Amino acid sequence: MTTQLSPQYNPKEVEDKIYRLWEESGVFAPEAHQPRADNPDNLSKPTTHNLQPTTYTIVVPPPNVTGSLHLGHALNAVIQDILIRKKRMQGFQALWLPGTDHAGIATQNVVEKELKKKGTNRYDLKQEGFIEEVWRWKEKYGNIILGQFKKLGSSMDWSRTRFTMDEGYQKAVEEAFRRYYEKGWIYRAERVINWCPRCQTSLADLELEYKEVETKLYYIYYPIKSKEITDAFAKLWAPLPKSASEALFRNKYKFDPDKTKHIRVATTRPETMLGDAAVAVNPKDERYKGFVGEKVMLPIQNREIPIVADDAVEMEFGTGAVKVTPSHDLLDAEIAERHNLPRHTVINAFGKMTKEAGALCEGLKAGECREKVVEELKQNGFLEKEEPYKHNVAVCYRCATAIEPIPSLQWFLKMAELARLAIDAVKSKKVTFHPDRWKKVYLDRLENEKDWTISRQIWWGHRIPVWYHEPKCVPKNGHEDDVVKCQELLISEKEPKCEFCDAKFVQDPDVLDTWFSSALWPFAVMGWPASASAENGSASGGKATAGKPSDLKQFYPTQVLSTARDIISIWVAKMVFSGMFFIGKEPFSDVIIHATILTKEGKRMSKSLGTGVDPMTLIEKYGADALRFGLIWQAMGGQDIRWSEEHVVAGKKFANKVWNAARFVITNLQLTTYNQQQPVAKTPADKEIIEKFEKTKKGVSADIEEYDFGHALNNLYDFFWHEFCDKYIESAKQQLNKEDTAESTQNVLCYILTGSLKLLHPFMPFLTEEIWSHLPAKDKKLLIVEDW
RNA sequence: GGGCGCUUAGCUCAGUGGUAGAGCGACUCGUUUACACCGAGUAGGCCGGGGGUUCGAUACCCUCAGCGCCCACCA
Repeated sequence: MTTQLSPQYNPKEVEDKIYRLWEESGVFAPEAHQPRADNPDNLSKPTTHNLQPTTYTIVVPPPNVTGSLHLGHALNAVIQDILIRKKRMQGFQALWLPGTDHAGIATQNVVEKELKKKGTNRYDLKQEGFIEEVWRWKEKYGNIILGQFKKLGSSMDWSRTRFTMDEGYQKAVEEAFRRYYEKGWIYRAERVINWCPRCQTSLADLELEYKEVETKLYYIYYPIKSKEITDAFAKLWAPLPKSASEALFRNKYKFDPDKTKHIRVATTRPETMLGDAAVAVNPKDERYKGFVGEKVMLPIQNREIPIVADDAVEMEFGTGAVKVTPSHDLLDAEIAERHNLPRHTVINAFGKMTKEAGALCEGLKAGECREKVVEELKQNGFLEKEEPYKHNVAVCYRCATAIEPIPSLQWFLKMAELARLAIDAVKSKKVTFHPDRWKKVYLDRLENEKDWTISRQIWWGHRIPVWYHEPKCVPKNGHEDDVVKCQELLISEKEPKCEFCDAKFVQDPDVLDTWFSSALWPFAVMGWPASASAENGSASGGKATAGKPSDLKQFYPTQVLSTARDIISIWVAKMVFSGMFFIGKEPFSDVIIHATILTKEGKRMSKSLGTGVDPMTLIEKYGADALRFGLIWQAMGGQDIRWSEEHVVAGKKFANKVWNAARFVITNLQLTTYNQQQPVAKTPADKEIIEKFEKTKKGVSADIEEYDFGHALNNLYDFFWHEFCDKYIESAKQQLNKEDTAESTQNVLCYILTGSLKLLHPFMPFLTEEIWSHLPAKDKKLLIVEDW
């Protein structure tokens, strides 16, 4: 039977079969394994988590439900799988917990596109109907990526699969919001935020992209206030109606910069001048020493505004004087705050000019208003010149619409103390980065953390659990105290009831930023908050959608978070402070920042540019083990990878080499039983291969412990191919023919093969498990749970 | 503008204070009973430029150049 092995390894015949075997035998669940108290790793390398030294946990960074697996995901999954498989073989109760993220804006956009194809839109469906539609979409397409993880061989415990919007998770989010609120860290305020007029939502800084745009820089005269100017302005821009003489004046008047004291400002967005609150100059700027404190008259608006001094102004740019529009520019908003300037909101959420913009422009789109304003300024000589100008404009990362900064009522989370928690966890080495240099990126960012805008004006996501009492309460018993009480907002998942009247409560229409829920991932997936109070009961039971009750106690904190570097501040830091704040323990001790996979030209892979590579195609072509090999082979030292398919080819060849070496050993094995103890060396070749194997085993184990997967694989490859196959097997052919060494050689062959298969298993699990199944041994376990 | 990283064989990348390595590719030879997805060989590199430390530098320091990524976003 063993002689029927084909001379070529065929992954297609093996992979699905083996994966089914693993799934059906339940080995992915940590409960399937008895913890080994004598595990050498437990004794020699106690983790900081002494409560459960026999568990080893990784929670997968949840991919977006809209996503399909790309090479970055694949690399990340393989890294985690290697760690989990090794620890499982070493006798740990290894848990790798899978799940997906609801990905607010991304998912909403995908479903909106689908709707558009059907000739409808979300407004037709209304909020409830749309959300139902998204759920339907999610049920249909949301688990594709999890299936792709399986194809890769990921040994995740599928019974614990979670989703950031499943039933239990909703509770976690509400609980988190409530606790922050009670702490006084959540507040609502009007702030200038990045607003996408198309998506009708606020965007975080990290959700912006920048596009270079050719535009114009307009130089405008703002005259210093004087009797003459105020008189002129009164005739030019006094409120309607204008008299005939004023109209005449208006037609005739030209501003003369040589005769009138003025300050010049440069702007790319003249329409926003309608909302100007000041002109700012740098306090060090000699040119404007005498100007600070003076008043200028704002053309068109006929409004007096001050000249202020602020460090944020660059002297070199434009004229060195900047118009300050607190409502429509983030930097200006900051300047306005420092100088206590009023806000004039002239652009609304739809990108149209408001009433406050004045009669000239009200109702126009911002772009139309610009032309109008420029024309108006030209008419009376207030526009000095326009220059062509290239600069970066912030656009929405989903729809590429230009961002309109506008003031808007948003929910915020105070970050001062939370950022401190996240900083301390890393500085005190409770959380360690690998490679170490990413620590700096993390800390630098946190030191400058601003309050977090947690509300988003979209429909798909966790609804903000705040309810407003509307209309005003008319208490049944008429006590004033009660009015005050029931006007407070309430934090609740479900609609609350007023104790004092029959009025309805209205829930805040916004949803939370997706990262608000992602931040809770490491413990929310373990059943928090319900599990936080649960006894350490039986490990089974409990619905998957709520997390198993004892998981938090047993598997938190986790050991490793492996992720890409671009979400260090947006996600990793948030998980750390969430874990510290809600649970009192860091969510993971080691953060692996894996290599970023670039194109061969060293550019970012991008689906839209067609430079992405689909891992599924590679699996189809070369097999999952070959892909895993190719990924890890290239991921050396945490450096970025310029993707090269050659190494997947090398992986395929190596798989075939291992397959054939095993075929040779198996066909030459007359032994029906063997133990896995180190055999006695009878020849120099025996001695050498055994020594080299022991060295390789040590090296590979150590490399994996240090997350140096590329080196581990290189060593293994080198040992197996060049030492075992090229040298020892060749010697063995002779030794097998000699009576006195025949049996001992079989023992050595068997020992090295089985040992190598174990070391290789975390890297190439399908191949090695398949070979293992052909070994002629009794009482064999599955390789996945064999002793390392 | 700030930060980080990279620059070694044709390509993708390791590496070490003391005469340069792997995989793939190229070339030569080999149909020896695991594997031609193989074996035995060969060629190919002033280790980005310049300076310094050192008996000695690809490696350590400085500097320049090119490339890449992240952060900021200058009206």
